[in-house]
Amino acid sequence: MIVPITPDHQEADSRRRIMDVAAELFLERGVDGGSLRQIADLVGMKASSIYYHFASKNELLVAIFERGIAVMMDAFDEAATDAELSDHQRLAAHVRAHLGALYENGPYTAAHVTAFRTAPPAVREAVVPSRDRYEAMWTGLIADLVAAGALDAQATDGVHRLLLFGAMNTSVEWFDVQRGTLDSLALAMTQQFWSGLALNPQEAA
Amino acid sequence: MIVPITPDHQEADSRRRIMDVAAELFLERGVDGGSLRQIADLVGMKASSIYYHFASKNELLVAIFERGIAVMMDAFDEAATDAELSDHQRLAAHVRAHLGALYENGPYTAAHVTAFRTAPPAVREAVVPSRDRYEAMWTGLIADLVAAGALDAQATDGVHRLLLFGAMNTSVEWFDVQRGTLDSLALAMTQQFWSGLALNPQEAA
DNA sequence: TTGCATGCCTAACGGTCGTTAGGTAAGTTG
DNA sequence: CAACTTACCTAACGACCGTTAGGCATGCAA
Repeated sequence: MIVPITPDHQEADSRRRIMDVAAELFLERGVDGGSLRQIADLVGMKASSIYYHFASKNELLVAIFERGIAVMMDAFDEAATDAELSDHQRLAAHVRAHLGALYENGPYTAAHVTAFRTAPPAVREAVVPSRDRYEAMWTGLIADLVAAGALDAQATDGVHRLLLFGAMNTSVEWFDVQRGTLDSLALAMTQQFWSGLALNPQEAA
Repeated sequence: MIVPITPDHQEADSRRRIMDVAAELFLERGVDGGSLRQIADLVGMKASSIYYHFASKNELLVAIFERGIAVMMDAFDEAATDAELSDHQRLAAHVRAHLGALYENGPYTAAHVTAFRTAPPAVREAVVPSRDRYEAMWTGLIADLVAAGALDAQATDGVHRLLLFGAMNTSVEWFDVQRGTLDSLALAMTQQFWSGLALNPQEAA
């Protein structure tokens, strides 16, 4: 429910409200499925007024995707400040942080994860550097855990990090925040990445 | 490269060629990103001619998604016929089969995985029963492995299956068939699901 | 040879898209 | 009070969308 605002109360945060509803719309319908007119309707203005805050739809998309990455990075940094953790707990904290970015800090990260792939090439290219920076955080974390002797060296080849990312990000399509806790989901993911589900792993070739 | 066809050579497989190029387009650009006119251009006909083969764009979407599921199911069944496998090998075979459906049998399964979420509700609802049947195959497989004493009972709660699905399906966004083999990718996925990456898993709480 | 189904075509429909031009009311500053 | 900025508006542009109506060649059946 988005209530219309009177001219008195609207400030520069109109830009933020546009981004909020746009991110939610792109998350559900995709980049091409959410139009500026729908966004404007939800915000309580006309489509042409969006151009006062953003030069184009592409620029709005870039702003949303960049914010999605910023939310992820903030969550990562905050998780990294929790010191005195075991290796396993450290990984779990970052998995929980990434899930928090997906579910607890607005639709930006979730919109990024689901809508990025259908965005125009110009938009994707503009966002790639930020994406790379976030990826580097994770490769650094995993390299740390390998160096600490906690993880197998094959974890550094990148494939397993991408598998973990895929598992975390795809959860936005089936995980229901109302039915399960993020803590338990984060634990399940960390468990699967860490030690798998086999009762006797050594029997694998 | 799609070469135009002369009236002599075109038969009832026009329907198939439409589905081929449409699936590829939906895979890359999303459901709303690929128009009937673009599809028709690639096939070498006019947009209105598509309506000779499909009653609507929605029906084309349903046909593509259904075919994506059929490809997955065929792959699953074929993997199941390989008898005399260890539990680990059995899981690995099905992971490999699912990846084969994603990469080796046309763009249908990959298009399903990436574009389904932005399809109109009517389309999604029409395809749900088939999706459920494929999901049931996997829950059955995992239940078997649990019953055989190979996997932890928590694997049956569905979450870990969804995590595995997420890891496999998201690979279409980063895996390059030219650079890595599907066999090695399937092995890495099975390994992570089976025994994880920790050197000393027992140190986890 | 006539009749009919097949598989495509041209042309157009109403609608929606991103975007732009220009206007207007309110608040701020001199 | 006047000039200016802020934050919206109305109106319209050309382009593209899914879809429909109706026509036109080809090939087969009677």
